[in-house]
Amino acid sequence: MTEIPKAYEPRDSEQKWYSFWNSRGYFKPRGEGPAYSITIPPPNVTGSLHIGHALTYSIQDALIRWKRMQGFDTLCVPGMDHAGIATQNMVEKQLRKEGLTRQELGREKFLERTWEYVNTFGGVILSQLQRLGCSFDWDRTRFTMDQEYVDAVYECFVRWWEQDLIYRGARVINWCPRCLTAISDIEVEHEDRPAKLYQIRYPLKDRPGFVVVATTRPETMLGDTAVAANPEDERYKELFGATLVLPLVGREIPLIADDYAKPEFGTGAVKVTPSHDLNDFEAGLRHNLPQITVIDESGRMTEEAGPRYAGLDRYAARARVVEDLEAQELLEKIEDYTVPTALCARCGTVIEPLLSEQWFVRMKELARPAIDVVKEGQVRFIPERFEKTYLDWMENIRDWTISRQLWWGHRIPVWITGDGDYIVARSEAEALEKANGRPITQDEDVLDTWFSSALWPFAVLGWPRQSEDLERYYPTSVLTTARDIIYLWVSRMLFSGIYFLHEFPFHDVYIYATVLNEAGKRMSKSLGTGIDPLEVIDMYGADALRFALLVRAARGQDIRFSYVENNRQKQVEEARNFANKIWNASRFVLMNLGEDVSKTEVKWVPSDRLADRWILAELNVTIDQVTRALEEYRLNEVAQTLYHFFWDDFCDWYIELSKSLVSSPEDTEETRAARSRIAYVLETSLRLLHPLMPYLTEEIWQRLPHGGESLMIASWPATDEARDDEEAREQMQTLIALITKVRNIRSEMNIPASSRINLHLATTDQAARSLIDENSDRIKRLARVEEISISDRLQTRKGEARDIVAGIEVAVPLEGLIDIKKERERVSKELARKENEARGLAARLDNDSFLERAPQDVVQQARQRHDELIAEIEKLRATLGSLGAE
RNA sequence: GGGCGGUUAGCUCAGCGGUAGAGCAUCGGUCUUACAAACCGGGGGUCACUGGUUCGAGCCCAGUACCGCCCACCA
Repeated sequence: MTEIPKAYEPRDSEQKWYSFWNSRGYFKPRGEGPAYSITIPPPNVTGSLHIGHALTYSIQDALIRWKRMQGFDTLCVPGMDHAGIATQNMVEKQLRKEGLTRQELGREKFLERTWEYVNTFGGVILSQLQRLGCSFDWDRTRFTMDQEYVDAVYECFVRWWEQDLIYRGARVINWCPRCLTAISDIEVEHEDRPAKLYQIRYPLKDRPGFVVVATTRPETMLGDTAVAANPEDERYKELFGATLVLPLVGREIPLIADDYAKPEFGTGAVKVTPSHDLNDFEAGLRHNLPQITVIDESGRMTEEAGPRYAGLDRYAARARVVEDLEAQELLEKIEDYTVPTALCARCGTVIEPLLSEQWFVRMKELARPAIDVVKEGQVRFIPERFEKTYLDWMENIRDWTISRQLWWGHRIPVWITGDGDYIVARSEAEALEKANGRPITQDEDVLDTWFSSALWPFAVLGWPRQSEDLERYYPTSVLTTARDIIYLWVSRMLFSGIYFLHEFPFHDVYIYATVLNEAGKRMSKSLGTGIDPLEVIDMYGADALRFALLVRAARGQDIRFSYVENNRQKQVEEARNFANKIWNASRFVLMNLGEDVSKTEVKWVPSDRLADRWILAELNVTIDQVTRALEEYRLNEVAQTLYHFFWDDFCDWYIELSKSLVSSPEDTEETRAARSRIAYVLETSLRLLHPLMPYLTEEIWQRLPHGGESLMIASWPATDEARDDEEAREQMQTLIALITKVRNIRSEMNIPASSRINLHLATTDQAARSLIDENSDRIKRLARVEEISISDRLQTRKGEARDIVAGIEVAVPLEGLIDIKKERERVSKELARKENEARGLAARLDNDSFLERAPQDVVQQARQRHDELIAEIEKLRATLGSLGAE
């Protein structure tokens, strides 16, 4: 057989096996068996892989690989999102460097540039996902700007319009003066910022005096059309209906009664600016107030603000207004104040609420069934707590602003006729037809990016066509996504899926952990706090990265992930070391299968040996735990369980216990059987590990004798009740405890590893005796012992180190080399530990309430343990006595 | 202002009713021919704080403190 390198070298394996899998078509659905499907959250077309992506796609790939091995007809559809505003910003940034603006370039040229940009830099992330090992069906890759997808978007728009679920209206919306577009409520971020609260005097017209109003934005007063106070507010009862003179402007405005003014705030009077505040807008509608727009789309004052202010930036205008009010002694006071400031989630610019005509989706009706499917448990959130997050939002939902004053995106499928009619159509041709000869122009705006994302799970499967994929793979099985897009995306897929397909788009919504940096902050590439996953893959391998992430993927718990100490990633190193451990254990097995590996049958040959019975039982338990954990999305438990089984049980004990047989030069039925068994346990472990570490496991599997083409399409191990073996597990525990105790004595008594010792054991327990008898060779090997003797009780002998474990007395003759002082210390320590435990148990057993109320098996267990301890303590005291007093 | 998480060994985190676990780090010992990216052994924790429930509480309940996240039209 060929030489196997001493360490696992990821790079070659990764390339080799990825193209192998791909060329064999394993990433495609097999077309039979129950369906299991995932439409992956489409990354932004301009994005590149970051650790958060690495985590979510590792999870999804692990799930899909596991289900594939279980025999499901698995489909994982990848794709990209055109990411309207984000992508447009990127291109605009590029233009800025050339000293250009998009307006100068013009719409058509700008879109050409954007497509160019997308074609050059776009989709990088998809190829990066291939390096991660993702087994997605690349032939089905979708982009939200593909013609088919555009058709779906238009179909959706038209149908909602026809059902009166889309409307056009003037409303105060969130306007970003930098991006020059409306954005939806959830694209606004709030941040508390220190600012000022200004109290301004509004003089009364027909009598002396004034009403004082408070505002954080004095410049908007230029657009005031009323002042409001609460109808219950005694201070203003007399004044309702009175006319006020708006300072600086001179406009006469009424004092109105409206209960949105809260008496406890400031003076209880609030200025009303219907064009620049949502509340004021709504109050304005209630009271029929004029709407005067004083701030324009770029954040500058309009002509309507008056000649003294027109053209000024909103902040400059604020300063001038304050100055002017002060000059006229109309400023009552200015106090420091913290205001929750609305910011554009994309660029951080302060949002300007602006009265504007936009397109909206009416939400109440759409939301209702999407609330029900979650309440009724048809769609389930994991972890469960996010269900509440989702429901709270959905139950208080407001209409969705879907138009964006951008160029990159799905142009709104609405055409306007010369006489002001709106024609909504699936295409320009259809619109022309409907226009009946009237000239038409298409609405300038595009749709919110999330409008198209909302259709993802079914649009990628062919909707609105009645495609086979749709028939077979919808609804999908699970959506794995980040918690910050529960509102933006998850909710919208739910209501659109239910609306168009009459069925929810996925059964499970698994909210994965957020990856944080060392400071506990969300990892962000733009802030320079990110780690490049490709760098990590280059250094440690894709499997190591995957495992490092998955072993931390507790449900919903954030993951802190960072480079520490000279660019070393300790967390990935740990996983890489595990990969290497798997590699070397496999190397050991392979090296012992003989010249012709294929001559060995990988199978479980029944055996009475304790170690065999034990490892089979442990393997069975492991299969059960891992499968169950996968079913419940507890990926960390999957990883931890396998780590423990493979390293501690298989490597540290089973391989060591099997070594003499397996690596014996003889070729007998017995040694062949032992080799088959060890290969079997290894092979089964590889199957279990494959979803987490696909490359490494395939690399090894291919070197093992196997009947299949690839581990990727091998079957998932099943549990077998007949393999449960409590007795073997208990006996093995005793054996391990015994060996560990001897090693402990050796180490504490400074016995060199090279020197062989003898061992005297004593027990009256017949079962323990035969356990020792049958396994004496293994004890000798693992504890580095020359001779073992067993008797009923130990004779008192000088110069021995003594202890007791699991009821077995242990004595190691030290041939005069014993350091009495040291031995006394060691035994005292052991004695103290046991006495302490016994005391605790005695106290409990002394407590009548415990005896009465605790379950019988708990009491029984405590009693048994206590008695064992007492016996052991007695023996240890005798030992200590024989060592002489202090 | 409301809601949700977190607080466990020096670090990163599991555990979530029966008197504490892992990896790393640390200390001591090993080239024991699969693996020094390893092996063997050790030390290290009043499980944030205060009350309560319970025979028994990191684990359940109430409250406090600090950290983080989400939501929010109080000018």
